[in-house]
Amino acid sequence: MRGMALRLEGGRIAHVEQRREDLRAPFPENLPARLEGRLFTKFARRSKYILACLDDGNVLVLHLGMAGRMVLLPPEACYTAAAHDHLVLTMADGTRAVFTDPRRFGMVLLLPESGWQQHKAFKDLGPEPLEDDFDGRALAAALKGRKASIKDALMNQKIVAGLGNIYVSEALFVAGISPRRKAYTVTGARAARLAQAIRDVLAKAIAAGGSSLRDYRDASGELGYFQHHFAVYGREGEACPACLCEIHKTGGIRKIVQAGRSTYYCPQHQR
DNA sequence: CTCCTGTCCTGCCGGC
DNA sequence: TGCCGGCAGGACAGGA
Repeated sequence: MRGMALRLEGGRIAHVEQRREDLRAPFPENLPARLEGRLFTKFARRSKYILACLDDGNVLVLHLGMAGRMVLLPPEACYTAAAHDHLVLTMADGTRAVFTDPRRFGMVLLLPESGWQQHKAFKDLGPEPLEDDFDGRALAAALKGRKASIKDALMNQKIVAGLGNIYVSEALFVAGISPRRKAYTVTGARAARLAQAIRDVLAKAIAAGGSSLRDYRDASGELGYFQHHFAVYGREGEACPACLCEIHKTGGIRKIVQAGRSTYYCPQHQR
């Protein structure tokens, strides 16, 4: 994504094809007309949203949902829109940027650069784990008084921004904390470990280009990023990587459901 | 207010 | 072999 952003920065949008009316929500009114002729000035990220700043003072906001992708096609590539290609931006140099999302869980917004933070998608978001001020102290403060499980608390975007179901399981594993533990009991050194684990897991995920569903395949039939392997997620019954030889004692990685979502953890390693 | 459940959408997978 | 129910993800609404 970062490489893609660098290639688009400074580029001018020549033409926009919007191929349906909505995803989870309707596309912004007159989106193509409002994008055509605009320059991408810079790209940023907040939580799971991509922010593409334009030269007219607006920001194009993209959320890829779970199966969504942005695909960059060089000018010489021949292109025929596929079923789930919803937005096709043709740049002035002929490069195409295609927003494709088979499950239509994605989101596209067009907001003023001066006030995008006020939009409901952003106004209650908690801290960015990769910012300098995110540490064990800040995390413990956010968890104070929370009677829900630490798993549920980390899924709450008001407490920490940008974690989803997969990375919550992974971060709790790295920190050695049980997903069933009450959120308010995560304090002190334990909170510090968790904050660091969240940072590590997120940084690695971003470096790897994110994850995707195991069933996702791209246009050429290649498997998606799900080959990026997880320590516990999706590994019910397998040996815990932290207590390798103990599977006969522990039963390996366990799967439970919390707030309607699967959680994977090792009851031996995570307390 | 907090917590938790159901909904949206599609494609894959397992079971019959 | 083919069909179909169940499941997965993130955001959000609404109920307890």
